[in-house]
Amino acid sequence: ASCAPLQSYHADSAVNPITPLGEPTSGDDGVAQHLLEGNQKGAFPLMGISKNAEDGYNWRKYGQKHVKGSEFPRSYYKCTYPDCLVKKKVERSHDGQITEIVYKGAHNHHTSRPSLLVSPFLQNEVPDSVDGGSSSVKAEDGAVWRSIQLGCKDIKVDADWRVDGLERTSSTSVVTKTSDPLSNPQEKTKGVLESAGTPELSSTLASHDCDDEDGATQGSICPGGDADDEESEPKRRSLSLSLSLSV
DNA sequence: AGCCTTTGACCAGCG
DNA sequence: TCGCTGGTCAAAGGC
Repeated sequence: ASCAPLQSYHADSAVNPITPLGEPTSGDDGVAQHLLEGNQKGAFPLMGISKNAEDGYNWRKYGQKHVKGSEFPRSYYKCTYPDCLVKKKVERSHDGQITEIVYKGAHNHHTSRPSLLVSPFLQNEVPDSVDGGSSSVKAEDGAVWRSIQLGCKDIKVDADWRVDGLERTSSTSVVTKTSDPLSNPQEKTKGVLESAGTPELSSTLASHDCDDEDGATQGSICPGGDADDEESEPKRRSLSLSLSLSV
């Protein structure tokens, strides 16, 4: 596993819709579920992502920028929960499809209800693999990327657990993939997930997050392909189930 | 009335 | 030191 710099995984050309906003806010639904719904409904309002395409937390948008190198504007969100400093960056295509979600920080609270998806913070369930799907890990500065392909969907989780810094930065990228990913030039260049990890961080994580401490407060994403494979079965199964259900 | 989104401006880091 | 870029702030407006 090599430590590759964090690459922004863009699925800009993604065709599958992900953010359904058909639902009332309160975003409690997991991303996967939303993705699915989005696919099914085909409706993606340009707004509401902060509340729907999330992991059960409430977010408030505090900024938007069109970053260079990215075709789509990047939105910045903060967790609205008191004293919770978690932030996340969301990149969306013009169609309202989420091309990338990056979380920063760790929630110090729980979601209003169990999340169906991969919440890098409280929900540690990050499946290593899903039935019929594939996964990969990518790390940078301790960041771990996981790619979970659910049929046409690709959900990535990037966890950058900075234990030493008392801060954990996790990123979850939810990416939709077209039936023919290769048709997207950018996916060819950016959509490359590779297993990588920071040794020291990996070990740290392995002894912390992956240990199911409380299981409820920290994301449990072990960097490194090995750690990845060693992910507790229950967790994987749990998420897999959740994802399956979502589907 | 309260919360959220929008959007331009401002600030800090980096080459 | 300057310019660029990413991230954040804050006012205004909408729901």
